Amino acid sequence: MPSTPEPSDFIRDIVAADVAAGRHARIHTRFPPEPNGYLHIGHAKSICLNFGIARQFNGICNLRMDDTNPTKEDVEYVDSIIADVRWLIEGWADQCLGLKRKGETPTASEANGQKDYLIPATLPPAPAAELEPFHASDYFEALYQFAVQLIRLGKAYVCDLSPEETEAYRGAPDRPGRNSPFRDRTVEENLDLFARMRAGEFPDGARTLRAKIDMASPNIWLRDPLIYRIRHADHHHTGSQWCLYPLYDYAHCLSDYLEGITHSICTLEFEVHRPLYDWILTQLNLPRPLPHQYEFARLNLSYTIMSKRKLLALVNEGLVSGWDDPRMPTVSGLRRRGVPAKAVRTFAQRIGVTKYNGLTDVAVLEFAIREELNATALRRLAVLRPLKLVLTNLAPGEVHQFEAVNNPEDPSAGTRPITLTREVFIEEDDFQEIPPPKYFRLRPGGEVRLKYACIIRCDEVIKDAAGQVVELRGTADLDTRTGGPNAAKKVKGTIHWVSAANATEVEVRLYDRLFTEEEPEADGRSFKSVLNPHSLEVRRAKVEPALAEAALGARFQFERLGYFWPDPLDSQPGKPVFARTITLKDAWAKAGTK
RNA sequence: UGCCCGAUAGUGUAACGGUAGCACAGCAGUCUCUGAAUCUGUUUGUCAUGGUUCAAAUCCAUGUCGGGCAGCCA
Repeated sequence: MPSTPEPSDFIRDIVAADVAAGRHARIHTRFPPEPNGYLHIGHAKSICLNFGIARQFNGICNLRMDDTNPTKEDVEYVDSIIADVRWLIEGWADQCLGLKRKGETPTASEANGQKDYLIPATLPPAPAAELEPFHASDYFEALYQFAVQLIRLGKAYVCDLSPEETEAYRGAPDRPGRNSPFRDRTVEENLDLFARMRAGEFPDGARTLRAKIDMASPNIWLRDPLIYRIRHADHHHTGSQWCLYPLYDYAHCLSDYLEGITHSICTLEFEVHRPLYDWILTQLNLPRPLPHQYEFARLNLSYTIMSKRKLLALVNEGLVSGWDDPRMPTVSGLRRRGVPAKAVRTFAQRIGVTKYNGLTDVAVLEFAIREELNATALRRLAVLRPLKLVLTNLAPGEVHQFEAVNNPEDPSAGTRPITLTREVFIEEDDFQEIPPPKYFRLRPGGEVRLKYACIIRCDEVIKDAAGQVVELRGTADLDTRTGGPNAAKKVKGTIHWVSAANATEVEVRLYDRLFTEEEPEADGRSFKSVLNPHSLEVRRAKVEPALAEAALGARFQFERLGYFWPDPLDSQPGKPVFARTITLKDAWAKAGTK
């Protein structure tokens, strides 16, 4: 059923083997972002992996807010995450998106004769208004009950060590830790203290709940890790209900269990946490099959940074216009720039999934974007840096109409009429008074074809007092028009143009990469020291009249320049602002660089 | 330097003991009313050293290099 061949990777191999062995009734993955920032292209890789697996194996992928830290999270982020995920999977994996009924929390049930908690996923076409993503914070009560159970089992204890003392007792990677003096409290005392922690009797940091494992373990995460801390803070989803919040390691594995997740896929830095993930689930003697964690390498992309904290800094310091600035590697930034979701998915598929921590060339992403847009974008003529050309053999008011192809890659896109008049604008770059070798474009006395129209010759160059070329005079050879007697005449160059008589002037925003270095943070430098000063150039461009009415969402190729679309926020009806999604590949410019 | 993970063309990945392939990038050419796209060709690779085997990118050992782990972050 999948329209594109599904890629294979070591995680898919595991899933496929599990399916073949009949280990699960249904494959269930999850995408669990913390709502403390916007999603970026690295998250997109994870989304494509998790939803891709669900899609491929006929399963479900839950969208879950991993919201166990009230002081860093916000609904603004929850909303942006939902929008970004929907955009990315739309028309591809919507049918796999696992959500839950609003307000629903895990229900106590029975499994294999034991008490159990479970929260099932609800799939479309359930009414969207009644659904919301899963939230780890919806499990706080269940999680609390599991913790009580751990205490009863003698596997967790309340510790009164201060943060500093806790750190000191933990030891170091090459030095074992020491047992907390509170490690051997009785079950009764632990139960009492834990209940009072929940009741708000103690200030932040006064006490924690810790798993009782092994302070001498070579794995730091097994040295009696903290599983609950006191935080007298309101939570964006649970309000003031709690002053006791679980930590990631404890909440995550159990959240996976509660949702019936089969494959819990995360990034490499959690590899050393896996023994803890397994430990917690194992201790609880749970009645249903346990989820398993698998790790893959997060995405590193050249010419960009991926850390949420640093992206936040770009936003807060006004170095970009916001999280959705088209230069940002965020999903919302890519979307606003006009990058099709499908191109992002293609990119994710091509880069693969491994445990090798590499640096992916942004050219792979750029190629996927051009590939998609080349096939779909409508061709239009636009001149970014206008130079006036007067065709002296045409009378003022004389109009010639031509037919322009909308998309040579897609005949069904049809054609449109364009008009040639005495005065046209051509691109400054397309004329050189003293051309370099192999220059195909216009030169004094030279000829060039105006795309879709006819061949013209440059007869005269007009300069201002400063010696700048301000205008060209030339003649049009209408016999060379398409279908004309000399249509077959060859010239080396074909350039784009617009008629001065009916061109519209619009704002265009030319985006380039945000950083000048492949690895902005190489050898300890600050990414702020290598910001590209030319990452945004705003211009007034002359465009063919059809572009003035460009609909939001429409994609265009401005011929010989790049792919553009109307900025979804700043465009007004009849007054579009065009954002350049990406340039066309430019072999000529590249040759000039060498 | 304790534990964990990794290493295949420039980059990212495939090959699951049996011909090292793909994509991007690069280069050369073709085509072109977009110096785009297309099409063709092409440069470049198994971290090192041993071992097992008829046969090793693949299995084993050692080493080298890289990454991760000492938040009451996730």
